[in-house]
Amino acid sequence: MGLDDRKLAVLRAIVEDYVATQEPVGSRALVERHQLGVSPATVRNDMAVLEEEGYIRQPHTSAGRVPTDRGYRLFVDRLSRVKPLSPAERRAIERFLLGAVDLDDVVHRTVRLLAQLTRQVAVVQYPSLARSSVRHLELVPISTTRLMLVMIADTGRVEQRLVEMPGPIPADDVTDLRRLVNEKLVDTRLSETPPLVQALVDEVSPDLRPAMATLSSVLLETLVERHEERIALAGTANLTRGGLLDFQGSLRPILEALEEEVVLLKLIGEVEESSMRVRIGDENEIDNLRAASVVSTGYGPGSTIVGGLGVLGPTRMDYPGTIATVRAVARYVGDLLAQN
Amino acid sequence: MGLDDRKLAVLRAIVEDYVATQEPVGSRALVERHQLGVSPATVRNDMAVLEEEGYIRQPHTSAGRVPTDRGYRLFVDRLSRVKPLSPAERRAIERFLLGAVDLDDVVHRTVRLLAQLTRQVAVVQYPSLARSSVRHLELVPISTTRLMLVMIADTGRVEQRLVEMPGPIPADDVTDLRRLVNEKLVDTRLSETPPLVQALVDEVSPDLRPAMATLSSVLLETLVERHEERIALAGTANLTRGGLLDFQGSLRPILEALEEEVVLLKLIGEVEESSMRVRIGDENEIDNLRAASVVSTGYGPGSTIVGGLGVLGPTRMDYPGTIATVRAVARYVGDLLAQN
DNA sequence: GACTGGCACTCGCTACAGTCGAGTGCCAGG
DNA sequence: CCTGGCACTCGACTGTAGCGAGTGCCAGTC
Repeated sequence: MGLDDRKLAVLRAIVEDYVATQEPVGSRALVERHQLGVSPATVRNDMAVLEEEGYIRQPHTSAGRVPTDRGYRLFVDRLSRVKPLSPAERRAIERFLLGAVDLDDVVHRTVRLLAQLTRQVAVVQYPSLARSSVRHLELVPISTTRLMLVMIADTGRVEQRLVEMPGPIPADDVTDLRRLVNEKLVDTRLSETPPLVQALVDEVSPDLRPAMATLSSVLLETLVERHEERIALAGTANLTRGGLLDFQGSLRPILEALEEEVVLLKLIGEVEESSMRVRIGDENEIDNLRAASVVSTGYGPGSTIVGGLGVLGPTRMDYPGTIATVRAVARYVGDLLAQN
Repeated sequence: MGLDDRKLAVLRAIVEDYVATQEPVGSRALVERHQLGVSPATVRNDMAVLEEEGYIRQPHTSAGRVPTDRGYRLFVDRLSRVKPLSPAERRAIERFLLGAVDLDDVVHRTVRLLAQLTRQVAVVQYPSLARSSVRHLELVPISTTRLMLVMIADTGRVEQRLVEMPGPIPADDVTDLRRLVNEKLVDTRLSETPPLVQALVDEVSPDLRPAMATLSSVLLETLVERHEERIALAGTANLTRGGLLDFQGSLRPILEALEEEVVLLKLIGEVEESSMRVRIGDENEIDNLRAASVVSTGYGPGSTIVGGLGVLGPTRMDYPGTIATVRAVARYVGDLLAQN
């Protein structure tokens, strides 16, 4: 039952070799490539134990061993040190993110950078509105009965929505409405806003009430309930790396999952603390992703978290490298946000 | 050299059967499934001619025939009638697009709808800024030295950009700047704007000049030159339909192409009149897409065009059906935009 | 008791030969 | 000009055989 140090070393060697070569690794190859100091036969015995415990398995009777999800888990938890990034990588990150002018720009650059560095599919969540505060609300008249509502959040998020008013609305009224919503909502967290928004209707003079009613319902609906969350994606072409051996032959389920915002949010949006999260194969709740692994973390200015980011790839991935990259990128993005 | 009616009928039959079954079609099967009124031997002779002319080819010596890109082209140009949509489909389109509240919403719904109806990859370009006029420009103070510039276009497009001012800027100045840019730019086409924007600097009092200078350079850079164009994409999972037989075995180049905004724009953005455009296999300028076909068209309110939309699929696609769907969706979206 | 060398065994992979059949091209006759 | 017939091609499939990587087990050694 107990796994002594050598057995763990064997497991580590198997994972490393398999990740590098993509081929089942046998006992002979193992002793040749790693300084284990024992013979193949001994390694075979250790392998038998590791297999019995469910950390590795044989695709075919006469083939080498391949790590199982459980094996990768053990590897990640106990056998790997996070690789420090090379200075070149650090510089690449800085250079890439430095020119960003905009939240949009930051997110797009980040997601492409992540995809490029990890050579996997990258996902970046925009700063969540639920974790943002209102910085400013703007009302712009579009026609006599239409307003454009623009909300700017402290995280840099900007959301707009067309509002169809119940009747013509004079410029003075727009000014009043603008002043009022700003007075009441600026600096509040959007997640705590609903009661405040509902109360707005009672604050206005009777003739403005219908206008404020639609306005507040739009605010609630759009900014709190609906597409609240935004997501950027890049690097789907990386899924074809490893030529269909990964993902048990079909990209279908993966691509389908990546098209669903809800799924993506589940993947990287559920971050509470800034800790790194690694989900390997079967550990994924989403059925379509049972053949994939996800490495994700939260990011934000300083130690607060405003959103999540991460990458998705085959279970057979370079975990130490990926984890290091994801962590580093998240940190840089956080610093960038802190400057604003 | 001349292709008589029967030969054309044979070509049509080959295309239809191949599209339906995905398998090379032989002379026997052809006379059985289509009422051609002649024997297989005759069909074989016709096939020989069609092959000589480059409209069909044999994957292997002892296999049936498969249309070439040139064959599809002839089919599309002369042999197919556009299928009218079924009432059910029309209803689906209407239902799907009716609830849209927003340009963003319209575009997202449209792209998903297109992907779903055609079962292919759908691409929708947001209304091009170059084809839009300025409806309103808003300046929102974010901090003492930062403004958020929001531009609302007549097409519904909304763009925002953070502007870092050269120095602190008092509220009155913001008001002045706002009034001025609106005065000069509202109702002008953005494509014709650059000289106007440059002239702005000379219109202001000397103390506002530095502020206006950065503002106008940001306007130029962001709204005219840079990410000017936006694109929505859906249905990439549909690429895996037809199990790797389409796209000669590798999705790689396709997925890569779809990640490049520039490429997508080239695909669907180059629409002048509202005519339907069909590019088949080799006709595509983009090398990565030589194994695919693209059906695209312009859309916009009434007969003007503000952007493009279309789908991408295997050369072996149902052209009449796809063309009909793309056209219908474009028309509905145009109508929707006309209402605003 | 732990490790090792040796050995028999398993089984996927590749190569090769043989068969089958869909489909073709061609030709002679209607 | 069309058709039926016929010889031919060649890919797909099947079965067999040999190879070799890799294993599990066992007896022997330190």
